[in-house]
Amino acid sequence: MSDLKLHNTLSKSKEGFVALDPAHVRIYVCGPTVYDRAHIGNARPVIVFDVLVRLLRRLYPRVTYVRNITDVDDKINAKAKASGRPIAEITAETTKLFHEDMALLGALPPDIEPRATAHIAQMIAMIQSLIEQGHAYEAEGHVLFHVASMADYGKLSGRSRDEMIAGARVEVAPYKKDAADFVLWKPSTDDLPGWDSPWGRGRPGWHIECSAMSREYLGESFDIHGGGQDLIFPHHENEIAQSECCNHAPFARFWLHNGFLKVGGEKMSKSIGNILSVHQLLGEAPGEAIRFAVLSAHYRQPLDWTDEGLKAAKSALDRLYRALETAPKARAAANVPETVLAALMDDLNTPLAISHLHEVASALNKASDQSEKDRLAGELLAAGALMGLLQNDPKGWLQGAGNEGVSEIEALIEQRIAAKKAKDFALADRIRDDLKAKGILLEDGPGGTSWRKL
RNA sequence: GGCGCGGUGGCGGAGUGGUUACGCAGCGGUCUGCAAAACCGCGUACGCCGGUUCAAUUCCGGCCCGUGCCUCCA
Repeated sequence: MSDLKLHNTLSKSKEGFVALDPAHVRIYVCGPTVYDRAHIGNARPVIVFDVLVRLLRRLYPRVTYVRNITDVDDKINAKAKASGRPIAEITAETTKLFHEDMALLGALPPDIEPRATAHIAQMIAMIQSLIEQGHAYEAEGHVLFHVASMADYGKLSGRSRDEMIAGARVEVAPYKKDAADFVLWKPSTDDLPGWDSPWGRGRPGWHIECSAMSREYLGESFDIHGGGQDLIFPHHENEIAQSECCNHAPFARFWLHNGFLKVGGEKMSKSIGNILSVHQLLGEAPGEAIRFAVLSAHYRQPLDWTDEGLKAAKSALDRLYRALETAPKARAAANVPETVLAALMDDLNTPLAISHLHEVASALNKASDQSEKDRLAGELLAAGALMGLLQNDPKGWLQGAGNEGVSEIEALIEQRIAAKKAKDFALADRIRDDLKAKGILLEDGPGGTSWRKL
């Protein structure tokens, strides 16, 4: 029944999605390395794949969504050294903050969130198997994957081994048999985190954790693997190499990659100093507005993050919530509007889906019959739920979360109504202007005067 | 150098071989004491040059511009 189409990086084209097991769809998404607070670029895949998982759950009876936490990494080690804080403290705190930030963006937690450090044994087992099968070798305490041992290496990124070597910018470590070989395991000094292994005390390379943990929770073959575009090479390419050479089974069937996020036309980077943390943005706009802004562009397109874009997202949500406010008793319909569903089924076309949200809102605004309004609001709520939007109380959204000053505002509205009755429009307008200066906008409707925050 | 992505009206941003995207901003109108909101109407965009075609923003080729990746960055 599913007409879901997804762009598969493996084929570089949109394909009809066919579940390996229609009774149980399995998806893995690369999660954060927990050494610093999440920035808006980290949030993009979380939001995008959250929508995908919500959609899959509507289409299939069972979905298992795995997103890992990388808690062993040289950036974490560097952070610990620089700050003097224990690694475990840094990773635990960063993980907690990540959860908080993502929850505020309306992203549901994954079903399973494995931590790399809790799966070292599985990684070691996989590395051993690769050595036994002739795909990996030990050299000076390192274990390296031998790229030449895999006939179809490079199928995801579309690079030949020779091209990679020709383009490499880093010096090749002397213990590598081949410049393209990559690390599965590396030795740790006493001051670095390490685990006992057949090759001495050490820690895993970057790619092996995803191979080991996806196999543990989703099996050797699963449906979808997602992440940021920059992970295509080397990370995902190497995951494929490790998993397929170890398991002799196709790894992920579909590879989905979200585009990059830019800030003011430039790449976000520490050197430019334009990293925008989610936490910081949450101080400027509600999480739902940030989510809406992210979904305003197609996930594979580059997204240029600007203040104007964030404001536009907030305005668009205001409009949708205003429409919902006219049908306060409406409840989410059982079915999502066909237009919205079709847009999402077409490779997660969220901008198109949002345009259909606006169309439903327009119809809602135009409807004169309350039961028709309720019906349309129900559709809007159902569509919003599928995208993780519009689940707030409309009145609460429009008037702001806090309740401070509400009684004062209401008293002034009463005064103004009395002034209007007495035809004292000068006073009525002054009250309205004073409130507007404080960011409170009054609107006279057929049902009386209402207010909202600007 | 290799591989890839993008250039759509004032802005954001979909999409299509010939017919309205959508939202914001703007203009005119309805409503209103006046506003706001809502509704109605308006603006005739697809980087450049060729080619294919009855017809191209949409397909093909070239060019220009921007941008991403090329061993640990979502």
